[in-house]
Amino acid sequence: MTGYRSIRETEKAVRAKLGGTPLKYEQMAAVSNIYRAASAVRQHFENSVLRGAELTWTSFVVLYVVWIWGEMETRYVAEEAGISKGTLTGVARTLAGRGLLERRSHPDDGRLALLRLTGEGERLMEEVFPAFNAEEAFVADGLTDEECRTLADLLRKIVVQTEEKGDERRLELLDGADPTPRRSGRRAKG
Amino acid sequence: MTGYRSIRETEKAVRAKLGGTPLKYEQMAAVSNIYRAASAVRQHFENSVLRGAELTWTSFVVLYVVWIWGEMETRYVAEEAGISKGTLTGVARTLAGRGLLERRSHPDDGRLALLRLTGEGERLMEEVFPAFNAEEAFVADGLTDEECRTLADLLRKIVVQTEEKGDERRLELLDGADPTPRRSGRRAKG
DNA sequence: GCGTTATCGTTTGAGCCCGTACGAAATGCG
DNA sequence: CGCATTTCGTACGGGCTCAAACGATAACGC
Repeated sequence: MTGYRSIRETEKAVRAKLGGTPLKYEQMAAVSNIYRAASAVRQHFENSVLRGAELTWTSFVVLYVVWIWGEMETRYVAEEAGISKGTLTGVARTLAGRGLLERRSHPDDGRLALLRLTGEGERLMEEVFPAFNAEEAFVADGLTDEECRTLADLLRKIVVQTEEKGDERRLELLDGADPTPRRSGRRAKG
Repeated sequence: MTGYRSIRETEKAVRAKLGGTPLKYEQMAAVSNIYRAASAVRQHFENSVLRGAELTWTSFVVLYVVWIWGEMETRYVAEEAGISKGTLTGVARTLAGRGLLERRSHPDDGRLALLRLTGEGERLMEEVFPAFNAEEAFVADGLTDEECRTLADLLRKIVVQTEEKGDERRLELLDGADPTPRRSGRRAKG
């Protein structure tokens, strides 16, 4: 059971709620499916290959990035992994505690920190990654190679649009107003 | 700046690491782009329309589900929203605390609980949803309507494959072995 | 009736997640 | 040289996340 009501059913309900307001339905369906697919895929990976290795999705991605690119400054690891630098601090601590990752400060610039895999981390990735790729093949089993390329292409267009024009767009939306600060987050010392 | 290294660069690095092992590269690119797109899109929404309303992505999705479908049993809300029932308990508590959502137990079955929007929650959604849809249009601006339909189609195939055959696949992978229990989670009382 | 089993939502524990605040270090500039 | 500004990584606060454990309720079998 997919558990999700059909796009058509959802669209009908939305129309009933907001029939008067013109909406972009194709874009709505595309965006909501991106998120559904991402959740489904992530959950499958966590419950298949990653569970056995005691890795979460994020910790796997962090290991993967460092594994592929070699020793790296933390800021770039965070960027590649798609998480904030604050989150990376915690994840790296967890992985270092398990002996999979090593951290040292940059020899020439005291502000920077470097991450690299330990031998054990390297061994783990050599074991886990092929299994991970096999699951990528599994979830995309209903698609031809050509369809996979199309899918990757369309998604890349969305990523590029969002990341390249997102800042500008958000400024435009605010139109001079102060951005609402996040409710959580560290409080000033005073 | 997208901050992501190109697919081609990544592929080259992976080949260097695992040249001997045959890998599925089209599927790899498709899956990783799903996740990149989902993160980028979510972040844009949280920092544009949702921030002003003091909603996180998840709390918005929960409100949206209840808004569209009306009063609903919590198990279905969690399923539609794509989160676990335990997570929903917390999110619903937060939203109820803000006066956007109401919770009551089912009149005929004492095990069930029902959620519905308050008047304030209804008002908020009527204001936020059109703005949300406008951002869906923004992130998909580089795609034609036809491309959006194609994208939604391909993604739906992945969702269906993962959700319909995932359980079976995971059993197959374990092949009789005990599934590794999650490290976190509640401990037995004894 | 009455015990067993199934099915809810909630609790719990460990971890991820973000953005803000902050201190250390490096750079820019006068 | 010395001070201001920038740029790092980390600490922190609040919230989301999951799965396993749990208690309450309901359904089933006899």
